[in-house]
Amino acid sequence: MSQIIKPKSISGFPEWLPAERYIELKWFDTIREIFESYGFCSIETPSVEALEVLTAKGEVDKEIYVIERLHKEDGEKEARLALHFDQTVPMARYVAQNFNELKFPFKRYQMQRVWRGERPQAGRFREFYQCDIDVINVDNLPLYFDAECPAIMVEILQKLDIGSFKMQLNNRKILAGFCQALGIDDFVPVTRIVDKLEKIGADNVKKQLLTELSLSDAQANQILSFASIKSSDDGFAKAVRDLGVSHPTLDEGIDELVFVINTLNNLVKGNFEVDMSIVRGLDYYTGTVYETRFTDAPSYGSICSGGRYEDLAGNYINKKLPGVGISIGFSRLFDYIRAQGKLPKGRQSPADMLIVLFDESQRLWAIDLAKQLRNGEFLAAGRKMNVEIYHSATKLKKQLSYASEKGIPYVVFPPADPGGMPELKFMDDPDRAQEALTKLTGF
RNA sequence: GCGGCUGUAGCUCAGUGGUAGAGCCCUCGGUUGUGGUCCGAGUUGCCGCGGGUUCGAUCCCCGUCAGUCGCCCCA
Repeated sequence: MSQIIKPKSISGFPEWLPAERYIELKWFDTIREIFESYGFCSIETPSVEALEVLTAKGEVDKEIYVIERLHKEDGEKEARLALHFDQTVPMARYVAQNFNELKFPFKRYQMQRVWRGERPQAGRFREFYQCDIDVINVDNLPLYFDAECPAIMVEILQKLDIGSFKMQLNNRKILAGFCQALGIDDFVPVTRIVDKLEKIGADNVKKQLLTELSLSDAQANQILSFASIKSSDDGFAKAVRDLGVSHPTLDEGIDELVFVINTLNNLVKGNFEVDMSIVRGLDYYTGTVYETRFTDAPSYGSICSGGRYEDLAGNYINKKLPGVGISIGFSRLFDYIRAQGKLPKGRQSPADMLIVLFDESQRLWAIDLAKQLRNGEFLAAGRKMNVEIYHSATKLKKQLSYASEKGIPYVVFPPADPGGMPELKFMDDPDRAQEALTKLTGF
């Protein structure tokens, strides 16, 4: 007897049951439709990139999966390939490589899996889907896109009906200028600490600013006052200026963010908040940054983040290509709603109808009917149906429970006598078959 | 990468120093062409893996692997 391998899923590599997958596909459809409704085109890049492409930015704090051939000979030379950990880096490579074929501003979306070798946790996977949009232009990119990208994402999140959430935004130039005005040259370490304000509280943030960065008490206090500023409109600008700190970069950041939040509030209603503590750890962001959390579970992590970068493709081409992009952490989002039991009830089967058989002699009739239903020839509305024929003329009880358990809403019974009309049964409510049929056909 | 907790049937879990149980699920049945309920019957386990203590370990000890939570980081 051969050894059986106990089947189990690998932690951090999510997979769903058919009914859940059914909903997941609906979500992908919704996202794709809205991306395209704003004129974003689709591209797909390979799962792997040359390792040097992924590590071109220098600091490699992302856990990268490297792939290798099992039968590679010792000492055999082979290009080092690795699974991409996001879609921004592959896109940058793609844009640089195809620069002459693309029309700018280049607006693309990408919905693919990415891989990170981190420790899995609730909402943190090692393989997951991201749905990205980015706009890239040559030399200069209009600030309008800093508002359009998040507006699209919020429209999607509203459409997906995920419950209460808030997208927070900021502009890194504001903190950068603020720090410089306070005499702090390197503001990046400050961002890491300030970013944790909501999580660890003001006292701990201050403590870390004092001990880890050796800031003065006055500097720490100023930064704390600054980081606590929030507003749902451009009111933050006055609050920041009232702190009495002045710097050209600071002013530039404020002006940009005022434009972005005002534009945003015209594009999509609600869900936005300017928050000076949102700065993002990633240091390639140079302007507007975004982060999105569930209102009732802020510590779950961001489900949609991104920002503007001055020049992302500089490693691959001798041109300046600024961009702005934002990404839905699809798997993180989907799994949260799934785990909360808030997913719409999916179906185990996409079949709309099951044709049952009382006798094998009815199979040819069933095959013919199924063909018509699939082609939309049978129903007046021309709607194409997904149709399954039960595989054997067994007990009706078995055939019906098959339909019931797979979530197939309609069952068709062969006519009592050849040439007669088939009977239609609506599984959810057998008494309302006719009504259901009306709904089905659109009449 | 660091720290806490947990590993027993497909799932959720109980249990005892003498090689194991419940519920759910699943399969079949309760006769002839209408599912979900109910009733009956039945299947299922290297008690994570390796070593140690012991006459004997699923239970105690050590290690290991896996899972999970927190930190770090991030979608």
